[in-house]
Amino acid sequence: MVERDNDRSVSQTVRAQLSLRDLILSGDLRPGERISELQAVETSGASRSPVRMALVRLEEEGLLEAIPSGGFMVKAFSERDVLDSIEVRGTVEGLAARFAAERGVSSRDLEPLKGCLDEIDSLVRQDPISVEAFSSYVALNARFHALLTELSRSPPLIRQVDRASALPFASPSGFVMTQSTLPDARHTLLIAQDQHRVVVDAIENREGARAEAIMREHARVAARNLRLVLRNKTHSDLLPGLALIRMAGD
Amino acid sequence: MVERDNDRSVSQTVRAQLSLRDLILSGDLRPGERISELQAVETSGASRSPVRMALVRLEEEGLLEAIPSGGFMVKAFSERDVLDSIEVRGTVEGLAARFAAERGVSSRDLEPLKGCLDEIDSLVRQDPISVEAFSSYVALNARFHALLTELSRSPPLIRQVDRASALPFASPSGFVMTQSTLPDARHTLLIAQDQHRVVVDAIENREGARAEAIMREHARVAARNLRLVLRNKTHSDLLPGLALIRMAGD
DNA sequence: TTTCGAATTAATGTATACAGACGGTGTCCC
DNA sequence: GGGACACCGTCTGTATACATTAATTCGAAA
Repeated sequence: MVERDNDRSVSQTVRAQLSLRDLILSGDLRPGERISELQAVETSGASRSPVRMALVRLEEEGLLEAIPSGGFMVKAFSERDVLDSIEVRGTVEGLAARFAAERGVSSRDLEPLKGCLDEIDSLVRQDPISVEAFSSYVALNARFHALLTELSRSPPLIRQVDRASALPFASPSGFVMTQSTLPDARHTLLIAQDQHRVVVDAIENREGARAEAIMREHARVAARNLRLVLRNKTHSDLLPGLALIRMAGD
Repeated sequence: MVERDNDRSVSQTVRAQLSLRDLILSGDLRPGERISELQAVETSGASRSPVRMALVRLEEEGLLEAIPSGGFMVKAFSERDVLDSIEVRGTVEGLAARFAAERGVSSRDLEPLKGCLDEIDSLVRQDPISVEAFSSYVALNARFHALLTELSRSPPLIRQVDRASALPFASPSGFVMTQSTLPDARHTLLIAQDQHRVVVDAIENREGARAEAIMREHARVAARNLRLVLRNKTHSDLLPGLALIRMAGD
């Protein structure tokens, strides 16, 4: 192991940010809990300056909330909050798809997207999908969504999509892994992949409204999965950040 | 003058942020220009720590861009960037209006909104609209949009709308003042105000699709004004941040 | 004269010291 | 016994000193 836990290649700020994010998403820091800077300094190993910087960035990311009297606390999300975050993500992704369709994309730009689709196809083709295949799907799905968003060729919009996807449970690939243990897992993936193909087709044919509608509906798949996961919370370890979601009864 | 320029009631970070934002929006700092921390320290009067904090926040706000080698530079926007930012804002505002319509709002919640509309009506009723009336319109319009967004009762969405409205030229009231010298100023305001009334009507009648479509179209009014302003750049002083927009020929 | 390289300078990233403010606890007074 | 005030401790906000890294400039060699 040539590089230890404290890697010199990345800045202390990034290291503190990653460290804190893991702590938050894993649930080690409970929602509503105040984050002590000194405690964060100890766990991350960095000094107070980078830790403070990381805290500000995590606040902008949506994981933390500023306390009026000073400092930060871990944000708590209701089920509705999460569903709305997914809807927001789907809406801006839909706008990106519409932009791509209306403004037109070259076949050159569509090439990597279609390659991505073919790779996903080869994954979902196997009938009992292996856990490794699910893992690959997560990466490919994220890649597809990123490529699709970039087709809009609109830096401001790409920025907004990234921000809307920052929360792990709002991200396009947030709920894929949780499906791996579900019985109709393959069914869901096939539907999602079909939507992928449809939206690319819509963009190719410059059908803006269709592309937008499909991307919105595509996000609803994630919303459906969220409800499934929250009903039987056996997949907690598969969805980072699930600990941040407070059920109605809490 | 009991409180001088350096007010003790607000934090140094906020002061530095306001100071830098003014410098950027006024055009004193040119787009693409690297922001020197030391220089910012001198102008804002704060120390390096709050200045750095302010720089990070202004980056998240969208006014600055991180330089890979370190530090920040003033972001430059193309006309297309600005138009897209307005479209994004309209899209998320549209989602907020749809949420409000679909989920229903009490007449109690609609009350302040309608009061706002009545006040705007009394402003646009005067035929040559005075400059003061324009100024009041800016405040009331901002209030209307904020109230409308809150009707969605969705913290994640409200957050995204706020972020999409952060850039001055993307904000709902960004282009109002620029109209004050235009011949068809009152015409534009009457149309915008009519859209205000229509969207409230749609929300009352729980017509989600209609409410969403109107808010999207409402943002297009700002887009139209942007084109007007960019064609005859005589109103530069009325739109803070216009200096950030680089025309195609630059 | 141009280009490559090294050295110097200046800037950012980091660490830490200091001060003010908020919260908690204990005691005293009513 | 209860409430209020005061004191103490801890934490954040701020300031500054240090180190490392990037950029620029000067010089030398081709």
